Amino acid sequence: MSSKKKRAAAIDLSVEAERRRPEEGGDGGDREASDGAAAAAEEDGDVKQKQREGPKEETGGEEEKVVEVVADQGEDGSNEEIKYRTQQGDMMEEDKQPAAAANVDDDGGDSDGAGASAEEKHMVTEATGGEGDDGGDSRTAMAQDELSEMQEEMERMKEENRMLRRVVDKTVRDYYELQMKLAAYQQQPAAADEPKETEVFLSLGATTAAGGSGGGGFPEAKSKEQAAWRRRSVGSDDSDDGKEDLGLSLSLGTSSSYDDDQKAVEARPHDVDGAAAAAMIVGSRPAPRGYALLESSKVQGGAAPAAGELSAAGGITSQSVNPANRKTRVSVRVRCQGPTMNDGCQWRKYGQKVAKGNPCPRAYYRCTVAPGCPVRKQVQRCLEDMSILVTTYEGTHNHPLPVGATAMASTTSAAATFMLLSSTTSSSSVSDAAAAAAGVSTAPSSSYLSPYLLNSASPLLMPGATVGGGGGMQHLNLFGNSPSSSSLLAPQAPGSSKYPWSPNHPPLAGAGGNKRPFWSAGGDGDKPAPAALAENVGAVMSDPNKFSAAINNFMGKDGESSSGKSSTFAWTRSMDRTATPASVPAPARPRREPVSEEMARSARARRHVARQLRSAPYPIPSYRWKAMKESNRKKTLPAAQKMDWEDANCSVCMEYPHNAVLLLCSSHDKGCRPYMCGTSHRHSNCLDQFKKAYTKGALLEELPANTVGTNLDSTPLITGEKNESVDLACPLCRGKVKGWTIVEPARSYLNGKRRTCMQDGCSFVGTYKELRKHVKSEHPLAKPREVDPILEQKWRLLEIERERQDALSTITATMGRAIVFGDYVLDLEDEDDLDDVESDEDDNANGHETDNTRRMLMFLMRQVARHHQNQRLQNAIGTTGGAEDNYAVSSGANATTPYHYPLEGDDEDDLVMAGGGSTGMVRPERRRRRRRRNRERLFLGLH
DNA sequence: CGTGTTTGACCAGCGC
DNA sequence: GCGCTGGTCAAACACG
Ligand SMILES: [Zn+2]
Repeated sequence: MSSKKKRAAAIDLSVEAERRRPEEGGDGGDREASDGAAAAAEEDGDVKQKQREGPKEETGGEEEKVVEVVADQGEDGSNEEIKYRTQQGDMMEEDKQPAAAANVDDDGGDSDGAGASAEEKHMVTEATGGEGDDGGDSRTAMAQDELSEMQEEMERMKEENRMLRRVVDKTVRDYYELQMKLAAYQQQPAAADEPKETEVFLSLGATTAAGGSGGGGFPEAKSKEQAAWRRRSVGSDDSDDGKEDLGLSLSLGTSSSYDDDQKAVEARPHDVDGAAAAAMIVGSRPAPRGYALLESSKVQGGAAPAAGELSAAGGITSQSVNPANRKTRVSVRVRCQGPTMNDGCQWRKYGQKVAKGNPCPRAYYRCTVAPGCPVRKQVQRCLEDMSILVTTYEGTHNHPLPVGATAMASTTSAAATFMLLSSTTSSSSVSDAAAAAAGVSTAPSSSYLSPYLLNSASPLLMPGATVGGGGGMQHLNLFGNSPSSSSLLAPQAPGSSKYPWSPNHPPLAGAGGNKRPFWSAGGDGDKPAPAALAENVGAVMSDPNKFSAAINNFMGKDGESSSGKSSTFAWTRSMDRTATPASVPAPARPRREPVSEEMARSARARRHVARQLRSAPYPIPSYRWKAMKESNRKKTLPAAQKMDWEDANCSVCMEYPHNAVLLLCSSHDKGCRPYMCGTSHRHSNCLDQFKKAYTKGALLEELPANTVGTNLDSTPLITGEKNESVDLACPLCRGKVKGWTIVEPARSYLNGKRRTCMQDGCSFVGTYKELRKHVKSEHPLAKPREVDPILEQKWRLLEIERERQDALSTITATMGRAIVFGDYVLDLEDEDDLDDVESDEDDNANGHETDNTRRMLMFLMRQVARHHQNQRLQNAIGTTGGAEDNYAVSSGANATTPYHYPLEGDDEDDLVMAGGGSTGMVRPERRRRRRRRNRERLFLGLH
């Protein structure tokens, strides 16, 4: 429905736009009107315009437009920018009133205004001509000429596209076959030796540590243990067997990925690829405790808990392991020195043991989110690098995942994917691994697009809903799991994690896609999960083949899967809410199993059950919450809030936020409560870093940003809607941050929580008060952390790649079988359809937008990406409702300057002082990926 | 008192 | 069959 339209809008840039304009009178209504205005100015310049157009179009001939686009993209950023703006302008106008908007974004502020892209002018001109008819015949004639020309072009393009499609198809097929073969090949050996355990380790960031690590280390050391586990699991879960026959191609990449890791660690300057990026993240994160290094290893093909936390930190290592097995195991490496790193799930420790080869005790946990949940996890410190926690998840949850977990899972996968992208290894393996980590089910089929769409998992993208590989899918229903370091290292957060709001309430309505930054700690279970998650999900579309399923699973709502292609989700359903042993994979050990059954009846069992029920981490099951949410929200709000901050975790440093400020994001009303440290540079300085990152991003990307100020800071000053400020994205929901506020009770409560000192090398842990003392005495010279320019640059590259991937995901989601070639997107509609369409088009000379769009096989991805953004924006606006726009923003004097680090004073330590209260509104427009990027940047900034 | 952790005991594969 | 190991149990504790 709207999707098509939207898509069309997004794509209209090139041929389409031009073509359509003349004919479509009505559709463009607003736009045309506004355009018209613009046109008016240039009106007399018709000729001029044409001339301008002329060169571009004529030169290129048929391919012109496309070519043009490409060229722009490739070489001249400005052009691209312009186009984008144009488009944006349209969007804006659509949303608002034509007149007003004009200045801020579009032409007004930006110098490029003059440059209204050729195309746009085109359009304008034509439109004008058509309507006003001032130009007279000559003009009309020209227009017609153009039109015909364009049509011709279109034809050619179609041809070309067809050819391309074929090629692509073939390539894909080949690829797929290869993959299968590979998988088969891999499986064979495995089968021969051992049951089906091929493990591949894709470790990105953590490599170093991971390397040869003994206990925690994956590769070598664990083989035996793993084997044991597998055995067990295999034996127990026969039920799953059938499903996982297909091997995942994951294994291949291993070694290579490993190398990548190394690279990452070394942080080679020029590596742009994912690995490098990963490295950056990892490497850069020297600091602070909080950033986790994640390594997720997906093991047995089956279902695995997603590695949630992983994402929390930046580094990611993912190990993927054999597909053939029935149970899925996911190992995650998280650098976590700090106290709690929750993965969003509730775990109960049931044992601890010192395993051979690693003096660090291994802790055993079982999922307590739902009474019968069979999921377990092991947490152990890596021998080589004690700061790394290796968490291995096993089993499939029999319940919907808590929001936090979900978010994390997706995040994780995204991160993993991301990292893996660049690796030379087969892309498919990468993505699969990522998916696995995320708890996504991976199927061989999923690899279909992989070669082209690697990143389906980009953090932002939530899978739409399509699922590709039916049969062989494996379900990793995990969710985020993070190693809760509890017993091992850190003080554990109170076991109670609460998810005040549930994740996917709003059925993926396609709202603004927000997601948790992969570094965000999704962990803290209680943290407000991204309220907007659901929204985001909708907004974000992802690689249908893989992620949607996963996500849906995470969400725990299969049924609501946005796209309705739920076939694959069936299993999920059955599992959900069913605590029955039957639905759940049998316990690992046959022997124990009976026992557990008995337990149910025994007094102890009763006790246990009671406990579990009572202790359910999530006071309200997400699915129930959904229902209750609406009705009770108001009443429970206070309580909920309390809960919010009780386990609040700063998304930047991943610890208890001191001098906490509550960011007011677009999902605030939905329960999103992103607390962040408002402390100075002597401490975590998170808020400042956060803003700084955004600001920087803005500066870099936002052209002559008149509005360089950061939102938070500048907002207060700029109250008008016209202000263009950098958008800050909520670290939890990715919704727009409109400001922040201070919740006194929360602050005082959180200040009493102990957290680590952020100074490098310092392991001091204490409450805010203690920390202040500590810092004063121990780190009197503390300075703001610096950002390594090289790393930053790398990061930027990474971001670009990411953006691209986002676009890809969007494309994939929107168009079923799109494939991306460089900047081109090929919509692999069924041949038949295509043909039909073509004929249709012929009939309709112009074709409808939709058709054209749909058939438009090639267009710039960027466009899509932008469209995507805009869409999100719109959604956000719509969803959020303008009503909430009035968030109070406290403006601490010191908070006003992004880069300003208050130098002293204990009291002044707080960047944010209570009391600030000016209000500001930030324009919703221009929600860009920047958000995420910036967020990511934080990493760089933090250490 | 409820809830979660700790920890020694127990059990089941595995290899010798 | 024995010992080793990893994984799990469950009583004892600790905590709020
Ligand atoms: Zn569970």
